[in-house]
Amino acid sequence: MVKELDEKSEPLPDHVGWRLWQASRAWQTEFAAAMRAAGHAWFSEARAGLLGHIPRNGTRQSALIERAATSKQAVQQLLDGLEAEGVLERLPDPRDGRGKLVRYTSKGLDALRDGDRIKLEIERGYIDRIGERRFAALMEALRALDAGRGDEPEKATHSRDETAESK
Amino acid sequence: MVKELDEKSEPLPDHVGWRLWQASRAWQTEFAAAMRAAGHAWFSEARAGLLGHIPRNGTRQSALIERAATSKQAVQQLLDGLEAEGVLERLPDPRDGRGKLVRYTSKGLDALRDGDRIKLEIERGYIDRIGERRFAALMEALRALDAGRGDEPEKATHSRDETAESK
DNA sequence: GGAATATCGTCAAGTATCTTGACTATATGG
DNA sequence: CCATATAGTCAAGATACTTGACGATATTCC
Repeated sequence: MVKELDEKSEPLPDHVGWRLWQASRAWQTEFAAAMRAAGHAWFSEARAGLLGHIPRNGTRQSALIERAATSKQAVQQLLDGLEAEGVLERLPDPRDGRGKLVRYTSKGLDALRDGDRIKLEIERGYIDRIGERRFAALMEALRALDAGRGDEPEKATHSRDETAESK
Repeated sequence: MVKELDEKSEPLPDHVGWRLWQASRAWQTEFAAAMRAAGHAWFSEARAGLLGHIPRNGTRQSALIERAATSKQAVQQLLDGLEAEGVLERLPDPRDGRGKLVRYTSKGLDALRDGDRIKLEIERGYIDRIGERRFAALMEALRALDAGRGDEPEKATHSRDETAESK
């Protein structure tokens, strides 16, 4: 068999960006597989990214667009798909004739519940793998990183209040 | 302007998957913007993901397919694009009439160099933001997470040796 | 009140990425 | 030689996202 030349000599990346990307993809793959296995065949990563910005009590489509870091057209297309799947529904905003309110259907809420459960299972697996201490350090670093983004210092409120759920 | 109703009440996600996703996207966005600003207009996240699997001395296309977690067709299409951009080139494998060798052009190597520089700059920014201690903890946790995947426990080698570079 | 302007959402077309399936060419093992 | 496996390609379709143009309602200013 071939042997010489480039058999070894392949130092794969080991910087923050790469590690974050790999870890993120691994999580998403695991989560999506579990969601589909739980019967939510409509689930996809892009859709999950959007749903993460929709609180359980719904939101206005325009507010959603502000939070998701994409164009309004991208958001709309994802919403179209989710609405067609029966996960969400759009209602006219009674206070603004132009606006629409987005909210979950019972099917959507079911999916959120399953998602919460799966999320906790994956998290437990992570803790088993690397230990509670490291896991806590990971979360703390990620939160600190996020808190220190664009907007001012805002050193407060990175407390770990009861915001433990949502999805 | 509108005011009451759902102005607050939106606890955004705060679990590992979400945090990893957000952090990963933030990094990629920052990196891609810097790469384009540095004159590498052909740069994209998908392409970066593939390039990360191509060592500086090149590789065989088949070996690349094994490492990247996608289909050979997806890899090929990305390679087609990168070759068309002049970043990579494909040569016939002298030891296997079926195979092709993939390697960087000088343009590609230039991009790698810029990428290394930008990567370090971003990392420095992160350290400024959250401190060296937290940053080190973040990297250690991410490495441990990766080490403890599919393959056995393998509790060794999560040392933080000098593998600080590559790309 | 009414026109200018801004905001909310939609429609339509194009690009990038990734998937599946079918196919050619070369290698390998009997 | 023949059967099978491997390396790569070709083609078609799905998903996610982008840009540009547009209609409808709100808001602002006169």
